Amino acid sequence: MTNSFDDIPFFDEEPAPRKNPEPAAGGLGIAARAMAARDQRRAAPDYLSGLNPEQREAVETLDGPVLVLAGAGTGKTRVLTTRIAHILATGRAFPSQMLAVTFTNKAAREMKERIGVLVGGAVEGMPWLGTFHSIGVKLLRRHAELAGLRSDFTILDTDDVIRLIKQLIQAEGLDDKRWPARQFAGMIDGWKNKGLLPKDIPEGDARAFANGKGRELYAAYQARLKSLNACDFGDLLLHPIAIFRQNPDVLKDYHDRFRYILVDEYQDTNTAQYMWLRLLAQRPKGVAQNVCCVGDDDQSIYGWRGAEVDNILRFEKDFPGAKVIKLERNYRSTEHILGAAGHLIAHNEGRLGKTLFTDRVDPDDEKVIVHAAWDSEEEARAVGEEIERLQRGDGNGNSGGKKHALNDMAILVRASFQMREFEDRFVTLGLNYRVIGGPRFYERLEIRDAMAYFRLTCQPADDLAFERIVNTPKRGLGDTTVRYLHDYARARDIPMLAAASEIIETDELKPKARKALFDLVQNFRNWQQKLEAVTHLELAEQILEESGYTDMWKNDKSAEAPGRLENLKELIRSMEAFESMRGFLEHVSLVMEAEQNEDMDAVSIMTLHSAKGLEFDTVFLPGWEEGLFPHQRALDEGGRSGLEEERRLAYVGITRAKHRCHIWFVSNRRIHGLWQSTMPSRFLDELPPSHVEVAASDNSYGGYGGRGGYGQSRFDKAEPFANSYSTPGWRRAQANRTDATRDNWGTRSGHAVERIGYGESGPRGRTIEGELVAKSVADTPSKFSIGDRVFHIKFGNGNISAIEGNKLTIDFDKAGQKRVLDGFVERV
DNA sequence: GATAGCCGTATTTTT
DNA sequence: TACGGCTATC
Repeated sequence: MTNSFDDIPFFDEEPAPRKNPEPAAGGLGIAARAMAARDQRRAAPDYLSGLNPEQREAVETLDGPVLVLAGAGTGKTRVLTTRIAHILATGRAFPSQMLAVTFTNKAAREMKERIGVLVGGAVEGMPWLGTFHSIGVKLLRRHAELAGLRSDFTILDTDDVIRLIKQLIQAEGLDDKRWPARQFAGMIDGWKNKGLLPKDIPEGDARAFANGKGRELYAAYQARLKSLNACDFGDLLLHPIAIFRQNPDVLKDYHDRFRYILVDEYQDTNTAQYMWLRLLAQRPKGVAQNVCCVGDDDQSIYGWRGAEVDNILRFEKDFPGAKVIKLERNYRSTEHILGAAGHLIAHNEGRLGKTLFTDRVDPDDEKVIVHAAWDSEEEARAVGEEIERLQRGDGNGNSGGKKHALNDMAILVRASFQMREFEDRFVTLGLNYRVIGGPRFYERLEIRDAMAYFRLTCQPADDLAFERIVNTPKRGLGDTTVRYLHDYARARDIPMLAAASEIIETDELKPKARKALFDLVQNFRNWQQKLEAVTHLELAEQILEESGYTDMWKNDKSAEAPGRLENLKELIRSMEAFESMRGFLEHVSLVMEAEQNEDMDAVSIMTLHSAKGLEFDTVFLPGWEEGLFPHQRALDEGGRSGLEEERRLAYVGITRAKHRCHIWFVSNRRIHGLWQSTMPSRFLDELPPSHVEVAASDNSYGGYGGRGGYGQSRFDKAEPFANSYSTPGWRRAQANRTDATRDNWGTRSGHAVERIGYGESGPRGRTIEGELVAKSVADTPSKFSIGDRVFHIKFGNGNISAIEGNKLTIDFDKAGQKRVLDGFVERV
């Protein structure tokens, strides 16, 4: 989509002379610059001391485009914040003249705090430091009319969007099962990430959905948003882009305002964000574009949601004369950790190429340790033991003696289903843990319902909110009534709440429905009036009471009802920090997060994705198996670049560790309820033996084998690997295992076992093979019959009690009833 | 109009 | 296995 930039207006005219009493912009006053240089020679300000030469260069190169390639743990945030402090301290710009964008609210918050420390608390004055989206909202509220919106537009979240699209699909007379709204929402999101409006989308894309009506549907969606006075997340970027393009005077205002632009995590920018940035960074010819982007191509892990690593790779082309500064001195990790991570990531092509190094040399530092476990249960158990050992400070290797806080440890998983096993284990152990990420507070059902009431009170035109709560709690306003309301509103081109208040004056509805609707409309009229009269906290409570919403949950006898009521209380509490209901709504739509309890000492469990930017003393990386990590789907859908992104994810995982990094893989994992045999991740193969150590069977292979009653078995033959997974013969060992795997299980009848070669796709022509894929082939007749006595390598002996295709339900003597693929059992 | 069971599906996630 | 969404039923 790079050619979409051809039509970005370029300003050739001279910049307007600055008449405001602001400090001289960079490059304007020679004398001023000379004086600054002199001052600098005299004494570098404190905030600069302690920076290494590269960091310092990144901070002090203020004129022109700068790309800072900041490897993991190289002090990226420090550079960014110091740079801002430096610009302020040297009088180059006022806080309000800097645009600083981040991706997450967390990053924005952290940056604000750290600048505050450096500058001394005056950061309130940085109005343009925030996420792409929050700055987008701010721009759009100022110029809403230029996008055909009112400045009090609502921001819809994914859930609203899907419901809306579903309506549109149905309105088109299409089958909403054949054309799922969720999928189309994803497509729209993808287009918007690329900066494409309905007219811009590729013909193929447009035809691929809804019997060729993709483009019309997208256009209809945009029209509907406008009539709802609403935006989705993508619009927060796209509308400003359109406004800038169509209103050069508006854009010029911002050009004059923003003397310095800073972008964090540049490798995560998508095309739309890039366009947005380009428009704002564009300067008249000959005037320096003071853009500073900070990022790390090796940590680009959001390609799947539209991030374009390319943006960072071609920065120098986009911003001619750009200075590229690499930060490679790592202050976080041991040399073993860096060595392992560096060797792994070197398998990727198409990188800008950095090698992290550290000065710290400590012979006591542990290597990265790779552990094998029999299955995911054992993996969780062993990780739990290791955590407890560290916590106690037992003498295990080099961590001996010292006690470690749980707060300093984290388990980073590829996919969230892996978390459960750890949680279960930690609950039985009584080990504190916290799950980071996961279902978020504002996404909970009861919170969304409550929010819908608040939204509708503030915004009577919010039809989505109306539809959400019109019959929640149940008040006898079912589909029929709602559809009638909907049609009526559409026909008159008025919001549904307005339609409702007209309809209750007529005899259209049955008395029962009419009464219910009348009460609802009255309630909203009442609440709207109170908006100015009472505090938003009181109002919020009243709304939830008077609507019957709290009663609904009080009368609900289910187990989760009390929790939901508690959440509602929490919601009201969290409103305290805001001045008005409107302010609160805005906050929630942009900041979909709620704070975690930081006080307790607990192990963190999270996905690799949400671990980016964090660091821990000890990191556990479970689940390094083919199919899970790299994830099969990333391979299938992303091919080669998918594999590289997975590898970057692995790199991110390892580089989170300061001192200890433990990697695990298992031989058996339950996937969708079926036990499957798994192979070690190819990434294990890509770790350098010099920095990695294979744990001697610290996991109890033998003992465990006995535990389940299936003791010595042919498994011992199939598993030469666990013990011989030792450094020099690593590859050979793996080859052995692959063969063993195939010999024992692979050639069974029935299910398909495929070997997939990655001949072309492997880095440097390397052949990656041995992908074991057990496909569900339901129509292949099983060679087993009900009642057969069979042996399973994990569960031992049992009798088949049911067969569905190649899936067997077996009553095992020791392990109880399990469902397994027929390839993993053998008749005895 | 409300509810019980059935079917299909199943990464990663911020805003 | 586990959940959500939809259909069929009362």
